[in-house]
Amino acid sequence: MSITDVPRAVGRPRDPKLDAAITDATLELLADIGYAALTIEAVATRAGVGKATLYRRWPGKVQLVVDAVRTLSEQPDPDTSAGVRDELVELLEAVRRKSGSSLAGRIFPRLIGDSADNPEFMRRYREQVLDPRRDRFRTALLRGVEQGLVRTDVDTDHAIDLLVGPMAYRNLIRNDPAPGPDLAARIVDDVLRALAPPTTPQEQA
Amino acid sequence: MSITDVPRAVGRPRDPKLDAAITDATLELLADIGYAALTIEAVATRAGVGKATLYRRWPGKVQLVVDAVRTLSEQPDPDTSAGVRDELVELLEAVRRKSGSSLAGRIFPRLIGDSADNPEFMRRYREQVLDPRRDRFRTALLRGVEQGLVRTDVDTDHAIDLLVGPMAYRNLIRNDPAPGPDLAARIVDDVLRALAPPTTPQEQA
DNA sequence: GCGTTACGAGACGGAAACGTATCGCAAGAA
DNA sequence: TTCTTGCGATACGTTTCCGTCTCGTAACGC
Repeated sequence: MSITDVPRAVGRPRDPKLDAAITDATLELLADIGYAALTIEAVATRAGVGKATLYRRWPGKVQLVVDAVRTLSEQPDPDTSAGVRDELVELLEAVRRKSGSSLAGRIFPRLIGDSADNPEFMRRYREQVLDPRRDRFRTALLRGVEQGLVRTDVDTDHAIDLLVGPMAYRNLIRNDPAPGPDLAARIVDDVLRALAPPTTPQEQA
Repeated sequence: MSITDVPRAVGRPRDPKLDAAITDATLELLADIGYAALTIEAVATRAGVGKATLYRRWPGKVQLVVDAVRTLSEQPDPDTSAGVRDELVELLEAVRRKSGSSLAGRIFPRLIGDSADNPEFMRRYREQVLDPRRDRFRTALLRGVEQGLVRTDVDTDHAIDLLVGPMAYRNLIRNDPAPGPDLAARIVDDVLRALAPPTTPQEQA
């Protein structure tokens, strides 16, 4: 990140800790006030650095935010589930839980609007946060195929959209009543019913 | 809208057309550059009015945008469908079609991020655009219940989320590959399979 | 016609952030 | 030790928008 990767041969070396301090301050401000209201001066103040230090490493606001969003990878929740169905519920419940609380979850809605002007922001977010999460869903779904719970010709990308879409819709758009923790289970059971193998008799009345 | 509702007794009356011109300019700028970048001066210029005219009617940017978003009601597409399944497909396809093209569709993603600071914007949008659309889905789903296509104890709000959620997710978040027109049909068929009455044998292998 | 308000245009001072530059000191390499 | 660059702080001129005000003209009630 930034230009500290190539240290100068002479002179005082740049303090690597400042990179992290600036990036953290950027992400916090991004979550609190959004990209448009974020100013370089505010980032420098919150990070406890001078403006020159910041401009020495990043050419401007866009690149700073792009780099900051790139660091937004969250480690996954531990696997506590036994069955495929419960694992999917737990994964989807984690989506709900993180949406309002975690740093990435608070930045996310901001990026949706900003991506019209700076597609790079959302692309980074997808790579660092959404895609890893999707992979975990995909793995669980494929295990469901092995166990005969899910039809063999399932389109996993489509199936993930069926699961995550309604949850994201509730969180982002219809955020009036906070969805209860049973919402994840309802969605998973509905989607599994839709994706069940055709010959198998239905589970879940 | 604005304060033109109560006309003054004396003096030159306000031009009602200017209300609409200002509101339209606000919505266009909202779609093009978003709320944060929107300035009163730009609205006045695009509307072809002086700043004083605008300040005479609205006290500030927030109220102007709130009022403008309130006017965002789109007339629904005509009903061309015969069956419930096709009607749901058509409704969902309309969601996709309008998401990037219509004025409201372009404003929508911006409001998601702004709603953290100004919940009023999203509330207006919900009332004027989303809720009427949901009602059309609800009517179709209830007809599906009558026809035995959908289980009788269906939670229509939840069912609508299952339909609209994945489509919105594709449009707003995973907007990399533009979803084809068959996406609506796939989602509807999946959800109808999930919501089918328990005793009825499955349709759609 | 007179009084009053609306209108477009733009001037006005103030505020905020821009990106650059300078200052005095710190931390390494030669 | 000397040279070079990093660092926090802050001053600088510039730009943009704010909200108010003023000007000359226009539209309405009386």
